[in-house]
Amino acid sequence: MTEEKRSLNFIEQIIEEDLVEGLPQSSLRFRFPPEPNGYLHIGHAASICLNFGLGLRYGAPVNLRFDDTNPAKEEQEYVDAIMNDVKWLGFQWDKVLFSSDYFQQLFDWAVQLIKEGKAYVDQQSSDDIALQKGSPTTAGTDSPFRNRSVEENLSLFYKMKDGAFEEGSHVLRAKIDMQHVNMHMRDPIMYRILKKTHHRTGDDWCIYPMYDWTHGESDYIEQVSHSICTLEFKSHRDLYDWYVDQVYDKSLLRPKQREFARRNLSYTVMSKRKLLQLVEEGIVHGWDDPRMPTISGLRRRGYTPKAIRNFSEAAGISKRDNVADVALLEHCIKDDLNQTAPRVMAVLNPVKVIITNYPEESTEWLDAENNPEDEQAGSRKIPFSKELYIEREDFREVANKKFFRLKLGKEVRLKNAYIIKAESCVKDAQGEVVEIHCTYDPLSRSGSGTEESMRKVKGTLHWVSVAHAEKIAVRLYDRLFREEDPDGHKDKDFKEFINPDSLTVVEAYAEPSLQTATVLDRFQFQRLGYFCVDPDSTDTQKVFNRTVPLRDGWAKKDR
RNA sequence: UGACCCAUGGUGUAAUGGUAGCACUCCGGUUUUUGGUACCGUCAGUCAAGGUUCGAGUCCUUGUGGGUCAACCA
Repeated sequence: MTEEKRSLNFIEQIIEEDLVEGLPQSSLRFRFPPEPNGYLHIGHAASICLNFGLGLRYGAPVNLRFDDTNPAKEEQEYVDAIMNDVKWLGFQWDKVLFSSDYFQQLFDWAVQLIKEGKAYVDQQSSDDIALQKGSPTTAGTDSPFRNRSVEENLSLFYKMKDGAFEEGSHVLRAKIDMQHVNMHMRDPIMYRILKKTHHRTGDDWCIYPMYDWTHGESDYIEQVSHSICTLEFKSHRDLYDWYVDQVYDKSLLRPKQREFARRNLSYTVMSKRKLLQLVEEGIVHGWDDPRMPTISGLRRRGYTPKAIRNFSEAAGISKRDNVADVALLEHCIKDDLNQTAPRVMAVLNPVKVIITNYPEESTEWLDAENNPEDEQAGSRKIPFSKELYIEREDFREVANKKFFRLKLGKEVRLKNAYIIKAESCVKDAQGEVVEIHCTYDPLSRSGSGTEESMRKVKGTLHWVSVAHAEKIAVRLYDRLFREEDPDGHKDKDFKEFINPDSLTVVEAYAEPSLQTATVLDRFQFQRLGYFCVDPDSTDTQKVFNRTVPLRDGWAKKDR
């Protein structure tokens, strides 16, 4: 159907070509390779959806591989969080693997390279090594230690491994070409000494392999057919291939690295460093703050896995720099929640309505459908009584014809209830309306089938019975930045664009059915937006996060 | 003063060398007991100049613009 007609992205085209050229489909294998040094964000979701999506499309296994070669930055906490996020997004990996599982194999291969004269131990300072690297436009120069004997290199490398040297004193380098046009090929470092405890291998090792030496070999060990990474690794590809070729056995599959453009999002930042800054400086309240573009933040905000997957699909992938419009992400969550979120009524900025001709002590439990988009969703009862809250901005003493809401002398429909007419209002000393006195039409009850209940009135308002209202706290989130591309200004710091009003907390009243809501339950507060129960909720008060407001056609006209 | 990558409406993404399409946004309208949803519609694009070709968004050349590459990070 539509899925089958969908055009292929460039990665899929590469795979299709490989298949045509004879790669058996059963050899297809992918991997998602995060470093466990932080939390996943919506950019990672692009990679996750791409790799696991390919797995689904081709019936191929996808590994979750932690690229854990730098014990200084990595922690078990991140491993757990990443697994949780990938699972939450709805994907199943074939195996969970760790680059650290391959440390011994990597070491053995390094010894082999030394024996073949393709690697050497350098004992210069990192500054000296950097100097000799040259620049993109000037060639590098050979290290004075480049031509040590195999025996000496071997002995030194074993000593490195045995902890005989201090951090920074020795490294193992691949002997490639200091004049190479690609700087990554100028005798890249394969191993450095790091006397740190690794979250998995403990103190077994004090030398750790670098990314380039590890990544391609890990792909090869796992027989990953297509190793997909982001564009900034393009220039690493020569090295990736060189390393793989040193150990490549022609009876096995030779993995292939391909690169796609990072997915950026408008009105936010995505780099780990900047996100960390937001957390550490208290601009947000943690990595899972609902304003963060992290998976955990989006989850807490009320996003669904499906919405994020749909967003990834809709945004697509390519090789050019891009900034996806956050409006697309918002469209995806509204689209999903419109079909699935139960409708309820809550009043965020209340003003009291008194139905003067309604019996004093009476309460009626009225029927309300849970979701007009889903017949299976059924209905619930909501209490109606003499005193109600409505939204303050739904009343004006006088207004023009465009204002469909409550105004003196005019009627509106109370959703799922009666038609009321505003007769008068009471104001306080400041002239602020504190009570609106209305009359209701007793025959107009929704669903009663009477002629009066069928009457068409232009406006329909949401409301909550004062006596039955559940007091809730509501966190209204807005975009964290006021600038579409906060990163995109060379002369300005991204923090200059922070939106000071990205969070507003209000006390609100909700219908009593919300008493049974539990953490992460999502609702549509009718006419307002989608909201989700925050983990900060207590037995005495529930906290709701606004995921996204509903489209507001009136707000535009009213300007 | 190098190498490599990229360039399609405001945004994102398509188009065996053969009618530039789709989605989001914006704007307008229809329906509506949510000014929501749904539906319909409008505006809007191949970076430039040459070349190859019956025919170029696509191939070639040059230019322009953007990006990447010099961590004992990944």
